[in-house]
Amino acid sequence: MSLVAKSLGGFVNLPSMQALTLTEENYLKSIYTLQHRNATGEVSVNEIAERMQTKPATVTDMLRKLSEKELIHYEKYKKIQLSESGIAQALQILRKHRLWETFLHDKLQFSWDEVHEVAEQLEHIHSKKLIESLDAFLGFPKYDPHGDPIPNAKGEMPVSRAVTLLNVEHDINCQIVAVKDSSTAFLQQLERFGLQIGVTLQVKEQMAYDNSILVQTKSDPFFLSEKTADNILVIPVAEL
Amino acid sequence: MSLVAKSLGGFVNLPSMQALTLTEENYLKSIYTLQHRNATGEVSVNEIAERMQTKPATVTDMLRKLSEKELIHYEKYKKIQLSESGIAQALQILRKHRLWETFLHDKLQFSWDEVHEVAEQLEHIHSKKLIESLDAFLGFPKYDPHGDPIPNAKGEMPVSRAVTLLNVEHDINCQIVAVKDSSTAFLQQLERFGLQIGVTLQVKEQMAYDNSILVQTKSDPFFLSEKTADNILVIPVAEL
DNA sequence: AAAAATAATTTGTTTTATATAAAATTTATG
DNA sequence: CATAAATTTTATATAAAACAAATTATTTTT
Repeated sequence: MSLVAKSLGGFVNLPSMQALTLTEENYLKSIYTLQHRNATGEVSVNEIAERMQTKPATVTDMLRKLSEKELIHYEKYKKIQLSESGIAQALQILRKHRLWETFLHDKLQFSWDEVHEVAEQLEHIHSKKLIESLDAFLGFPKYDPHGDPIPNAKGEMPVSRAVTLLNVEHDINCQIVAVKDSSTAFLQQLERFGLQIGVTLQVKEQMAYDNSILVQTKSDPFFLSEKTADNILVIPVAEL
Repeated sequence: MSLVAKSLGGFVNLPSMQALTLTEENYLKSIYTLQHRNATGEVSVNEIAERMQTKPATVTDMLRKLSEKELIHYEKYKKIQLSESGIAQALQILRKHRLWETFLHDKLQFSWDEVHEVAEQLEHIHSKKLIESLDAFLGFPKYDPHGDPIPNAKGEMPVSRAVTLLNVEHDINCQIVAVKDSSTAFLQQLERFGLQIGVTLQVKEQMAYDNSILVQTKSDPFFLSEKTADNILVIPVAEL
């Protein structure tokens, strides 16, 4: 039975909150991600199970725990949402993950596709002072090496007006600012195309048959599959 | 039942070695430290139990596990020593701990007495590339902010010819290079005396009654207790 | 609206890591 | 050598995470 005072106005983000286990933190991260990918803003048990590489029964059990800690809104057989403090926690973890990725890339010369794995470990280090100092040391970066926005200390996420290569207007200059997929396989494929954060390009046309797109960079034009194009985020820029 | 091939010439420091748990790593670190503090180079179950804040029965159980992994030389009821691969592991953990302390102090402006706690977490991050890059980023430091030597990538420890303030010759210039005790209480007491790594001083005399010593720095002379003096390491230097 | 399919939960176990008290055993000491 | 001290064994305990099988709820199909 919790002795913690009832939250004020729904806010439970008290400093006295007990530390989460590594697995709990990973669940929050997964739910956050799925929630944002889903449009409805809600997540199912099966989705979580698949993402966490586990079975639904295990997920249900964890949801009960997260619910007891008031990190999610949960009713049996209903869809799941993060609570306000759950979102706050998830954003802190995301913040740590992306700051560490930035550190590894900017300071230790890790390549784009090497940062993720190590950041998965570093994101679970608990020290407020550490992460705020790291942020300052890095110059308060707004985006990580993948172009993903880094929540600030208050958990505010910089907005991005990025769109995928599938949705961007044709024949206008745009610059790659982020990728939706951070898997090694994807990042390495991008390297084969000479694509990375900061590269500018134009989408010339889209094939009606398979939705692949023709892309023009500094070098010769080439085709990207629908799947690949959908995972590349760009913003319009003035100059090529 | 282990399927790992028998070790060659006692060396089991294979790269394929399974990762240790956090607790196992902490045991190795403790045994390493006790072993070096003990002169005999051997460690007892009770000592370990006290240092790890646990009971002897728990220690015995862990020793069995560490022995199975060939990290210690262990026979029932006998004293304990790290094996060669145990030493190698301990040195790697010590290396990580001290490199992270250096990072926190040099790059993130953590004070002397703040670095230890966070480094205790960071030392358990597993990534060879991370630690070698960090080492390079820091300029391959030989000593951490407490003045303790940092093992290099091969596990070689820089030798230190430091002696404690109790043993140093009187009336010669010497410089503080390390402390034996890293507790917050001790470090904070040193601050009260204006003492830290790099400070130069002379030991003027030792009281026969309580072994306290009279110390001369740039400011007024003052007394240090035997206990405090024994935890401060210095090397002789040319200039005051 | 009933039947079938799908999704989620409960129940009963399992595993792993760590820890303990109490009893038994070995070693050390006076 | 008798006793004290140290260590080990035995028998449990707990917590976190996981899963299979059975059950229950919800959704979809007919």
